[in-house]
Order: sequence, then structure tokens, then C-alpha cells
Amino acid sequence: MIGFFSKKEFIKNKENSLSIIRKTASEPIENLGCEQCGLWKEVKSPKMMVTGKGLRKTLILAECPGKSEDEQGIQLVGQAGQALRKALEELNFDLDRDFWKTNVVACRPTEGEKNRTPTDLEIKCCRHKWVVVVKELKPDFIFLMGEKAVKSFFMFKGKKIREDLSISRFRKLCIPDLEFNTQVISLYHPSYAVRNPDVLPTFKRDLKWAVNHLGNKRKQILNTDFESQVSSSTIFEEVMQRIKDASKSEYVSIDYETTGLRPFKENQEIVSIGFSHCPNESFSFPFCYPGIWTEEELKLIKNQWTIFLESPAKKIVHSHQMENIWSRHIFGSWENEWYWDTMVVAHILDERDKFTSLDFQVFLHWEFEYGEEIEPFKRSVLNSNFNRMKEAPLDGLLKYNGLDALFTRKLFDLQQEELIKQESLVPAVALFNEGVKCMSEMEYIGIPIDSDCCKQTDSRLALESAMLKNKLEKGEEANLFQKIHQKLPNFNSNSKDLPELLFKILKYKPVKKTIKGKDSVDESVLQELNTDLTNNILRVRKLNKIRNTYLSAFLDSIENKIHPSFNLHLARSFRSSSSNPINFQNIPKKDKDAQKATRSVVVSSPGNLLGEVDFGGHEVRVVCSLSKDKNLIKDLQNGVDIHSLFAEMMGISRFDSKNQFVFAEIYGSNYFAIFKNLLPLYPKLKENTVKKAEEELWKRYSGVRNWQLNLVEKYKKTGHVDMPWGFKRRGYLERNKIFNTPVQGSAFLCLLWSIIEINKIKKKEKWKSSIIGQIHDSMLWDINPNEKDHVLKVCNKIMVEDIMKENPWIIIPFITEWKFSDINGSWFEMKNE
DNA sequence: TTATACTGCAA
DNA sequence: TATTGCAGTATAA
Repeated sequence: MIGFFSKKEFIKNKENSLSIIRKTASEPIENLGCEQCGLWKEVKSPKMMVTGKGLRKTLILAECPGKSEDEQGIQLVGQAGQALRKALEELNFDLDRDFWKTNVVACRPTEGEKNRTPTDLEIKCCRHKWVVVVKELKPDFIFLMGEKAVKSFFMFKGKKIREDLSISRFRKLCIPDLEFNTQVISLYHPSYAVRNPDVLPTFKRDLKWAVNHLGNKRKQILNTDFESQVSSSTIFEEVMQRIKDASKSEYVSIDYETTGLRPFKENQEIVSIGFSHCPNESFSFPFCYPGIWTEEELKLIKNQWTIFLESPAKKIVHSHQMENIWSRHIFGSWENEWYWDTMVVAHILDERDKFTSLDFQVFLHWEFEYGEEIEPFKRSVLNSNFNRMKEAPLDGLLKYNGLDALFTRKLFDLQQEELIKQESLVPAVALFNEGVKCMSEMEYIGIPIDSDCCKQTDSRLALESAMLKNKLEKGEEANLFQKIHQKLPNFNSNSKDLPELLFKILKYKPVKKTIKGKDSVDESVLQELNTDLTNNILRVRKLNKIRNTYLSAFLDSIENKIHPSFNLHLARSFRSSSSNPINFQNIPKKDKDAQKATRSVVVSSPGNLLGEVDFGGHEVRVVCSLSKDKNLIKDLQNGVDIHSLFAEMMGISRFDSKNQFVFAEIYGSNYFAIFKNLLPLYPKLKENTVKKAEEELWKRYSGVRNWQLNLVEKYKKTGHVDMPWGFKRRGYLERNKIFNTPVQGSAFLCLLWSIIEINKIKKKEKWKSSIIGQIHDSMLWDINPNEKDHVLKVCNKIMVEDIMKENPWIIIPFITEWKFSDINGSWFEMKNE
């Protein structure tokens, strides 16, 4: 036996197994205190500690004293404090009687005479002070008011938690805290609601939700000994028996630890496997970990696991893409009983950003963090597709793997409980649990690439790019720059060298600002300057974009295929997204050069042809079905070209009418902003013309407007926007997001529903053709020529007829638009038939 | 190394 | 008050 441990040694080591280190939050930060901060020297009430009677055993931890607080020496007496006081009174709570109050920074920070937010240093220096307060008062609950309080409280948590401590990520969560034996609820700071009246309803709703917890019986503080619920083994017979038992269980969560993110490149392996068949127990064992199994043993384990995968046990995973694709690749199992993806369900239950990772979910439900010892081994080795999981200490690896499986199982149970409470989400969960299987099927099948064509194009563009770069560097402008700065300018430096060259040295007039208020050098700016220099810079930019973003990803294909992911757990509107190694949803289309260079490389598999089917004019039709506007129904039924109608009215192109006017209006823009965007393209256009068109649009489609305004009213009452299949978008939303979400989201959900139904038939009839990609309202097909007509017929039936029958909210038929390539053709050559 | 800004591509 | 995404490069801490 070669390897890290012999079996005997391993078992011995298990006795003193690695402890999962959790950083303590209560230690004072070394060398940081009042001396390093110094705020106390300047203020009237230095080092304010705590006020309030705290009858409800709840501590309000706010940001810092303001002017009024400093003068009176009492927390939360200024404008924001009064707003909080009033909001609590409406809920029959008294701020001073029921709560204790303190701040994460105890002295008032000022700038001149004005209040300012505390700096990170001040927050660190003052941290030990609220810690003492918490330890003394032992509150049942802590309310964190605002982002600074969240920062101070969670700043020493693990990386996945620390990476984003914004209030929008933490608000309206109740997180158990084991360190202080309490529960933590984060809320917007009342001053934020005072400054932004639109936020006030959300603030009040959150507060009501928060104080409701105080009436409840206190949650039992959780058992932290999750490690003892994990067992592992390297004994062959035991592993085999456990897998056999798992096959007989009803629900089993599974998790793989692997040598890389994806299995497609050569020699990728599953290092260990964990599974859990009940909420308080999980089991893990090494798989391709070196030196544990003989070849024969490994083969038998592999067989046994394949039998488990194909057993009726319902499999639960925290990322279907990951476990399914690895299962197929390593075990060749195709038709498994995948039941539940806790990641997409987490997204449906709460669609916030950076929310669905297992680390974060475990933290927010159990305040448990683990895996620090394994983290360095998970990182991929520089310039390689491999991590170092095989070198990780076996006991740590197995513990980590077992905990992942355990928490996936616990999360599943929690989500099921939650869905009993939120029954309206059940259809959404069903749709995504099915949908995610179709997404991972696409990902596994992959997209064929013509590598030779890609190499040729890339070389050609590289040559042109190098030539132009040379020309730029030899030009007089570069020379001028060099005289001043003793170096050549970097023409790709959009925030430094290029603005310096254009606006300082060459003294061109800046015409556009960036988001952060600097002088922009984007395409429109350089186009307007229209000199040899700027035109060459633009050309180089374009070439580099094509090469570095698209062709380089295609060149990295494996056996002439790329396998981009299609994700369902990221977009807040419940659209899909695509990533890794390439976002397949933004391959160039408008620019002819870029389109040809990139789309010529995407081809059918040998002997097949590519097909692409779009829902035609989809978002307008979705708006129509959701709003049920009478005139829009009529116009669509009569085939009125809405975009042309307004194009003629304003004397602009149909293209601009559609993209700059109709969609912009529907998504919340107004005539003035639209006029400003159109003016550079149409210098003779009058503001009043656009204004009149706007009036005409909303007169004609007043039903759409009323539907939109209704959405806003409903949102104000309920705090969320409803969508078909029960999806909900929650949290603080601006008006335009309320308008946009149900349209954008529902449009994609129609596609997803269609993909699921089509795949059912594809499987049943064993088609050789496959969906290989998906772009919001279209599918890309790799089609066997013999099946072409049948695929078209079935898709049309499902996308036009069935979808309307099964989903009564759709009241106007969708239309499909097809394009096909020749046999062995490319995505660029596709034509309408 | 890690986080942020800018740019540019799609629907 | 148009929205939803991903990725490459530059730059600063």
C-alpha cells in the first residue's frame, strides 16, 4: 500500500480528527482601541455605552451617534432614531423600554460640523466595546441597524461570508449566533429609510417581521457538533455495505470532491464521495484518493456506486450541473433519479445576489463554517485545470465531504418545510428542478467547434492587431506622450493613459462621463473624435475583444467541443445566465466582422446541421399576455408592426424604434432620455416628436400602463412582484425593476418550460438531435438531418400550442422563427427557410 | 492575491 | 430613472 496513510495509521489518526476551526468574533483586535481611533477626544459624549431598559431582551446595535445623540448622550434620538421610534410604536413596541441601544462606533464621527459614516478603522477600534455589552447583557436577539453594524458584527467570519457584507445581502435574515448564544437580525438603518422614502415600506415591513420573532418562543440554540454526525471509512466491506444501504433509502443527498471543476479535460477524477440518507447522519469515503484501494477494490466500489446512481433512491444535490455531469462522465449513468437541487431552490426562496452557495446557506441557517483546512487544496494550481485535492489530508477531506453531504440533506429538509409555508412557490421549484436537468444535459453534450477555422481566424486577427499596435506606438501622439511620461502609452488603459493622452495632451474635449464621473473613452466618444488615432484604437479594441473573449475560449475546446454552463441560480429576474469557459449568450451578432469571426467557429457535429428556433417578438407577446391590453391583443392578432408604426411617427429606423423607443418605454425610460439617446443618430429629431410618440404609445396601450402601475401598487402592499409559476422577486425594488422583472423573467420561463417538454419527447423517442445551447428566448439545435422535419414539428407544437393550453395566463399565441445551416454548416451561415 | 472600474457583448 | 447577465484588462491596495 502506497499513499498518504496506511489504513492502520488512518484509523489511528481518526481518533484525534482535525477540528474544524471557527474564528472567534469576540477577541479584541490586536493593538486597536480608543487610542488608535481618537474620536473620543473631539466629542461631547465620548465612549457612549448603552441606554434603554431592554425589557424584551433585545439589543439594537446601530451605526454611531449623530449630532443629537452626541449632545444628549443617548442613542437614537435624532431624526433617524425618531423614525425608528415611531415605526416601533406602530407595532406596539417602545424603543427605550423594550430594547437596549448601542452603536458599533461609540463616539460621533464628524467632518467639519457634519455627521459622517465611521471609517473601517474606527469600526475595528471600537469593536471590543459592543462585544463587552453583548457579553454582559446576554440579549436573546440583536438587531443590526444598517451596513456598518453588519460589517462590524460579521467581519471575522469566513471568506464566503466576508466577501459581501452589504445590507441588501443580510437584511431580513435571522441568523443564529453560537458565539454569543443569541440570534441576529439585520435591518436597513432607519436613516436610509428617512433619506429614501421609497425604502420606508420595506423598512417597516422588515421591522415588523423582526419584532414578530420576539414574541415567538426562542429558537433552540443549535447543536454545533455537526462533525460527530459525519462518519467515514476506508474499510472496503464497510464502504460497499453503506452504498448498498443507500440504494434502499428514499432520499439521499450526494456530494463529490473532485480534482477540478469539470470532468471534461483528461485525467480528471472524483477524489472522494459523501452521501447522507437522513438529516442527522452522513457517510464519506475516498474514491480515487491515492493509496487507499487496490485496482480491484476500486472497480467494485465504482460498480456499486453506479448501481446506487441507477437505483430509485431520490438524489439530492447542491448543484445538479456538478454532480450530474461528473456522474455521467465517471460512472456513465444517464437516467438517474435526480430529485432536487438545493441551489436552485435556494434561489427561488431568496433570489438575492451571492446567496446560494452551500457555505452561505449553511452559515445563515446554522451559523456553522467549515472547510478551512481543505480550502488551499481546492484552489486550482497555476496554469492547470487541476487542484490539489489528492494531496489534502484524508481525514480532513472526508470530514469536509461528509459535512457537505450532511448540510445538503439538512438544507433539503429545511426547504421542504419552507415550501409547505410558501405553497405558491411549489410550481416554480418543480419547473427549476426539471429545468436544471435540461441545462446540465446541454452542458454535458457541449457545442461543437471548428478548431482549425478558429486557429486561422485567430492568426489573421492577431496579425492585424499587432500591425495596428505598432502603427499606434510609432505615431506622433504616442511620441508626445512619451516625451512627457518617459514611456509609451498603453492604448488599453481606459482610466489612465488614454484619457491623459486624449484630453490632457491632445486637448480634445471630453464629451461623456463614466459612472464614477471620470472622462469616458468608450466607443461612442472615440467615434465622435473620428481621427486616425481613435479609429485605430477602436479597431484594435474590437480585434482584441474578438480574440481574447471569444476565440480564446473556443481555442480551449476539448475534442472540438466547449461546455459552457447554463445557470438557473443567478439572475434575479429568474432568467438563465451562461458562463465558464464562455458566456454563450453574448456571442457577437450585430457587428458583421465580429459575427463572422466568432459564429463561423460554432458548427454542427459531423453529418448534422445546426438549427435555431426563436420565439418571435417574444417580450411584446409576454407583455400582452401579462397585461391583457385590448389594443395590444388586437394589434398582435392583426399583425400590426408596432415598431414600424412608431418608427414612421418619429422618422427613425425600425431597429431604433424597437430598441431605443418601444422597449425603453416599456422598461421605464421616458421621452427625454430616449430623445437624448436618439439625437446623435438623428440630429434633426425634435424632443416634442418623441414626447408625442410617447403619449401615443401609452394612449394606445393604456392597459399595459395600468398593469405596470398596478404591479407597483401590489409591490407596495406585499413587498414582492409575482410571476407565472409562482416565482416571486422580493426585496427593495425600484420602479423600473418592478416593470422589467415579470416580463424578462416570464419570457425566459416560457422557453424553459418548452425545453423541458421537448426533452421529454426527445428522450421517449430517442432522438439523435439535441439542444446544445439556449439564449433567453431561443434554442440552438444540433440536428440529425433525418430528424429535421420532426424536430421542427414537435417544437412548434410545444412552443405554440401546448404551452398555451397548459399555461392559461398566455392569451395570445407565441410564434416561432427557425433558421438552419447546411449539413456540416456553421452558426454564421444559418438561413431562414 | 483581491477588489473595483471601465469597456463591450447578448437578450 | 430601460433591465438582466459574463468576461477581459487595467489599476490600486
